[in-house]
Amino acid sequence: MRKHRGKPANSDLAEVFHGPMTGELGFHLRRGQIAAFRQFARTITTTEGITPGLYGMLQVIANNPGLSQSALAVAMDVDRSSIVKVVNQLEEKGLIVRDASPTDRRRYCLHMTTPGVQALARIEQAVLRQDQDFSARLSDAERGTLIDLLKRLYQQDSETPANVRE
Amino acid sequence: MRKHRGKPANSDLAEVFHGPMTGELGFHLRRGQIAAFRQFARTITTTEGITPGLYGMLQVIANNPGLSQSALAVAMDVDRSSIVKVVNQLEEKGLIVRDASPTDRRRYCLHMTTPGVQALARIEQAVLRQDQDFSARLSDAERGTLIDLLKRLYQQDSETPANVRE
DNA sequence: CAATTTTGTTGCCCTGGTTAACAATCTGCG
DNA sequence: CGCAGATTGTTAACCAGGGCAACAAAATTG
Repeated sequence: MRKHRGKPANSDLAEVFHGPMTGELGFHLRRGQIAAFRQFARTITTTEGITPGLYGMLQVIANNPGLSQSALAVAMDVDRSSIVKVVNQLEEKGLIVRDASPTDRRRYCLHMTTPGVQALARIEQAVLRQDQDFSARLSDAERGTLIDLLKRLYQQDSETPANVRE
Repeated sequence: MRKHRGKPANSDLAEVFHGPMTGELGFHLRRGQIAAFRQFARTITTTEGITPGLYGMLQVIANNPGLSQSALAVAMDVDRSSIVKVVNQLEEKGLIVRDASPTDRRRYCLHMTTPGVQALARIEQAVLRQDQDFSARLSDAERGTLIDLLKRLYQQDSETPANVRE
């Protein structure tokens, strides 16, 4: 949750100039992402205690049942050690379990719990609603165009564009 | 303990499913921003030691000479206390200077130094080049469309008057 | 079998942001 | 004028999220 402060009454600046950044794609991308994150925090994080990152993890676990922490790390493009803390959080919340692998005693098979499935279903509805609200100023066509352009942007960056299911 | 459905345990997955997130704007926005940040890091941060955040600060200071740290905080939408560390960094690099305000002995007037102006000019060129590279897969028209759509998205957020006095 | 790799974990560090407190200073108002 | 209240910059403590390095246990390879 974030608090928007009031502008100081004595601010000598009515408007701030951003220079050449107004023409930079990365600048607008960052601001857009921050705005999205903020709205997510206002709606989902405060009510469900789930951040965008945790929600992403949950979805990947739910849609790839039994995957290992290392596989999850690869999927989320973070270090293995970072996954541990996240999985701990989700397990403490009772949303997922670390099942023992029948074939590999080192590895865990991550699975949703029944409460986890229910919680995710509920959160997912809130996220979809929030996502629609967020893009309320865009027509459906514009929204689709935006998503398409974004995908073309970041797919160039990831060397494995095939592991995103359409 | 628990029975999971008949889905196979994904131990070695070549493909990761993201579920309904593939239809969520926020998901693609986040990935796009991460990709942009990553390329920025590869090109500018490694060579100039400047992160996207620092670059943004520099541009705002350069384009609004003499602004106070509080005004900068409002412009960057972060807390006053966060500004201190950033300004310290930029000052230690010799890029900016804290001038005393002639009218208010509490406040600093932030200004670029001459080396700072030169450095920013150089960095700016690199950023613009990198930004073009990043959007190389988009036509100029598509790039313009993308920026326009992003602006309409986040401008709605900055308009929400969450900063009403209580 | 031994050597190497994989998996999960921990510890430490960094970045970047927050809140709470605080002194110095300005401002408004009686 | 004088004083209560804001504002400015600062520090300290804290937290989230991630990287890196080391490590033991287990699997794999030769």
